[in-house]
Amino acid sequence: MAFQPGSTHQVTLGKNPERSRDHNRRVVLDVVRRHGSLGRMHIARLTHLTAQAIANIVDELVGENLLMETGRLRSGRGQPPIQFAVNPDGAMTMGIEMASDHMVSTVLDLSGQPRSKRIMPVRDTSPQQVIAHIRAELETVRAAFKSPLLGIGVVMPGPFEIEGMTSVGPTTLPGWANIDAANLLTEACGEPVTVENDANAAAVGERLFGAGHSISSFGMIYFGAGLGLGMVHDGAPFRGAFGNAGEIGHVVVAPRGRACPCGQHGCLERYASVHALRELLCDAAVPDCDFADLARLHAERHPVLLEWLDEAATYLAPMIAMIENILDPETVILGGMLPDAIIDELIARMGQLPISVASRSRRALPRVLRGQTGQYTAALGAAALPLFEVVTPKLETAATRPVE
Amino acid sequence: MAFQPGSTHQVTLGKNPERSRDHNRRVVLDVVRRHGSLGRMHIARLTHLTAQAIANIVDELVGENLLMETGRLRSGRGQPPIQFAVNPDGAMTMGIEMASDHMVSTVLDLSGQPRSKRIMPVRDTSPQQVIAHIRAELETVRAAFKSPLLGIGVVMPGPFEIEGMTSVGPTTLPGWANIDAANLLTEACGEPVTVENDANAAAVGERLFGAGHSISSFGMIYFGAGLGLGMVHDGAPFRGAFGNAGEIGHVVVAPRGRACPCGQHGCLERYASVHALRELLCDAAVPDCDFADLARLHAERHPVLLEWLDEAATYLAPMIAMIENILDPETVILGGMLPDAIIDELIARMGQLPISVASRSRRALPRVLRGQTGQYTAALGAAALPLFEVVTPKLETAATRPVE
DNA sequence: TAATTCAAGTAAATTATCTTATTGACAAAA
DNA sequence: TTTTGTCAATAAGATAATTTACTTGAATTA
Repeated sequence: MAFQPGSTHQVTLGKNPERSRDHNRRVVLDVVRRHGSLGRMHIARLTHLTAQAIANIVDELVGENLLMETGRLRSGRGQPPIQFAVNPDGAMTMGIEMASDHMVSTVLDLSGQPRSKRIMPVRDTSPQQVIAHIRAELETVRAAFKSPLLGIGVVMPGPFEIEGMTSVGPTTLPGWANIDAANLLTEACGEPVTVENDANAAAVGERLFGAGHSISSFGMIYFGAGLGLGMVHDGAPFRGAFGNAGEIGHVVVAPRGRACPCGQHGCLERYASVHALRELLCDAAVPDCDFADLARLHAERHPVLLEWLDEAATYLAPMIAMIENILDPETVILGGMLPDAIIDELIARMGQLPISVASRSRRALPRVLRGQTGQYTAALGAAALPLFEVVTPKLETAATRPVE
Repeated sequence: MAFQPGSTHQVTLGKNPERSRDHNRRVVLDVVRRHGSLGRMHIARLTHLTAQAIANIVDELVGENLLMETGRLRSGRGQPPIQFAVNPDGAMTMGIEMASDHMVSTVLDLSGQPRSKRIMPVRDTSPQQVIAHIRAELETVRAAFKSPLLGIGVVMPGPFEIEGMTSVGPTTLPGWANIDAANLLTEACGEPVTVENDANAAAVGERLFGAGHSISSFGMIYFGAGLGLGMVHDGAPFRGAFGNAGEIGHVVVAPRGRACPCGQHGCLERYASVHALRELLCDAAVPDCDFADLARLHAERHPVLLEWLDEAATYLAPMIAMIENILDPETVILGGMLPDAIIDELIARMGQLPISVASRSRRALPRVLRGQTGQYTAALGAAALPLFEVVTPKLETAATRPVE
């Protein structure tokens, strides 16, 4: 799926009965998942299919353990409908976050509950070694859980294949240039592997299980290895033509500002990123801060952290207005590897955001929200990717080239 | 279609045989349109449907005059396939561009050829008067052409419903705030009406008939009433949650720069727009330049125009890099109400664009292209909108609210 | 308490659409 | 001329939806 060259002609596939059924199964799963639990008639009304068609599909899904009964709902007149919900034990997905020196592994059940979280140090991040690590983890997970595996989501640092940006700084893996990671890993693991950048994975995670649950279009600013923008549009992640959409870390926000490994000066990432914060703290003789340290420093109102907050808010606010003007999302979610309290204060410090198309007075949502935060956020988002692939209805396409 | 509140839950519709057929018809029309002409077998391979299914659909479409035979292709062995192409006379669409003092009307045939272009002065742009004008135009067009009408595309100035941005400057129509224009006009005309901003309409026009013909994801910077960004992503226009995506005209690019009617200072639109150019020329005692005047001034290398070119290029280049970083399009197309030569020189003057995710060395396309230009560009794009609605396969959705 | 009403579930026949043979037509290559 | 590869058209089969009629269950009403 990943890295489709946008330049080949993509032709939408025609529907035959089999593909219709697949589509309808996805639609039913999606609508049930989003509503928690539903009766058959209700599903029929929502999907504009007949009750009979829904009955058949629900039976099939129950037979595959993807849906389960949750009792009858007593409401109003008529026969109380049998409610169905997604069966958490019906399937699981695995999420892997690859970083330059470690690897995070998570397992999610169908309802989005984490079943396992693990961080492992990794020395060699060459393709061979990464494959070996993932396969080992896959065996461990298979042994520990009996649910069938839907797929594996992998988060790797981007951007991909950009001169002057690749192989730069701490955010890229050596040996992965010009490699179709998704295909390679799918072959090697024998399971469908989806590869994304951390911000988009986090955004999909928010969409399925977090603040974006009922929001179909939002931007997600993600504090990970660098600073990324994930986007969900009409319920689907927005990847751009080459999978590099949302690469806002290296936008110049301060001309003649701090030097950046990418060769430019004053990149946003030099100010508003965890890496920049750690550097500042290091310079102030507070080296090697982990997640808990940051929370503590914030509680203590450490001046360096407050200074970083101020600077980050200053540069982030116009970027958020810019994102709003270009994408017109329902809201912008901030999340990532920072404690809740720090994100909250960052949002508070942005205060009066610049005018943008989002400056409506009767907004349903605030312009900026906090999303999931923590060390596992990206890996949990990664695990949400296969779920999204399997559960969400979409237009299937095929490239022209092979046939023409 | 337009102005769906993004916050209501959109549920994807299930597919039944009827909706499958509709989908497949769109897929066939789309693939034939994009390839010019194709044989049945070729279509079958591209769409992953069987020859028989395609034969039925093609027969149906020929019966409705949407496709037509274009003779047999003599190629290689075997029975030479009968080629089919979109029948230009099979249907037509109407495009309307509403401005504060005039209205542009265009008619396009199914192949995208303009059949009629007209500019009319308009004094009153209240909803009632606009409806009256469009209905009158509709009757004229119906009388002049016999092809069935697919729909009407209307371009109106945006952004919509934004405080501090609406009812500002020369770019908005009074009396249209808080009105669902698409629904209102659809009711009043008895034909499906699609409403878009000028940039997106132009982008759809490029996608169907222009530079974007074989590009499925691109950004389009449009010089219209203001400066707009249109986007086509995976072949579909990107509207954002509230239809205001791409509103880049009022992004501040020069802090403490020229004052803007929107209340800010240094908005991009104050430098890189036709309006700004006309103001500069007016100050230099060259008032009331029309399209031809601009072409002439450019040929004469008028210093004011050259100065504008320089300034516009300076402010536009970083914006293009920003757009690339956020959206990762295949290319960015520049078009609108400026002569080709001026757009070409503008592109040339941007020269070395800032580094972005688009800075790949082996690009299939240049980072910036020129699109359609001229006085009718927006209205032609508007006429492309209904065509897009009818011809392009898509995921149909319905809002949850009415049922739940 | 019993009849009525509304809504949900079930199971058949029916319909629409795609798929799978099978056969014939046509033209280039052997 | 025969063979071969491709397109076209016909008929029969398969899939998944709809339609229609009936059953089940609970709340309302007389």
